[in-house]
Amino acid sequence: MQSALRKFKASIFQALSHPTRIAIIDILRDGEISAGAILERLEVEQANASQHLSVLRAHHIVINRKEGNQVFYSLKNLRLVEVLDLMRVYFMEELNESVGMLAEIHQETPGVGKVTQKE
Amino acid sequence: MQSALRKFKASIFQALSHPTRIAIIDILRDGEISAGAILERLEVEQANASQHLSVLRAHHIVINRKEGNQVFYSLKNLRLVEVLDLMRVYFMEELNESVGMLAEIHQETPGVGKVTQKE
DNA sequence: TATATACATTCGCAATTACGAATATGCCAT
DNA sequence: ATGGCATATTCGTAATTGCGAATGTATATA
Repeated sequence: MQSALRKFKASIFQALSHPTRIAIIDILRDGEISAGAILERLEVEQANASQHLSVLRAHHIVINRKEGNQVFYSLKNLRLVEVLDLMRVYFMEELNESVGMLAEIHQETPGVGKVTQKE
Repeated sequence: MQSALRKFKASIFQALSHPTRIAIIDILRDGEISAGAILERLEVEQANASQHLSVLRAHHIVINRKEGNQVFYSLKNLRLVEVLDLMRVYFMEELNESVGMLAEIHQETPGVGKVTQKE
């Protein structure tokens, strides 16, 4: 079965393909944190955050630990952070090269001038 | 607009989140190649391959060049290959750590033993 | 001009995903 | 036991994605 690996890769990309899930992973860069604290930093409904955490759990991107009332999440494999950092370089190169891509892809108002490094 | 970058990142991951598109990118590692030659290496319908190429084009992951009858595709930014190579390390670590993940995620028959490096 | 070749696009339709509302579960305190 | 938190799950629905069949569009060749 030659394509099983590609299916797996695709499923990981799928798990990363939502802005809220990217945001969650960014939050987890700082280390373990409770689901409630994650929710505070996201502007989404509680159920929605929980659903996205569920996706990340299903793909073993995060792990969780129960402590009394709460559930603490953390990244399972820190190598993913390396990947995302390298990806950031790619993103910046692409954004600088063709300003307006965001608009093209997401039908937003196109910006003017180069994109800077700060997030 | 703080989340525009994350939307963009998510949209790139979205573009990478299909096994056929991963396969196309792998083929393009060897350099420029015609749409027809890509099709030969994929076990999908012509229209389907063209649709996947369209997605990769829309996200500026590939570029194309017309020459007479044919269309030649290539990767737009080779840094993406670096990202995918690093991702491969991540994939392998994850696959080795928990064999059976493929089965869990994709409801396939679980394999036995460690996954080896060869594709 | 007609026909073929290479590729892209459109059109249903089935499957998947995303979301909020509602509900459930488990743990703590009273 | 009862009620309150923290979190997860289920449900209905709207939106998006993936696919093959059919069709469209260039370009080349006869």
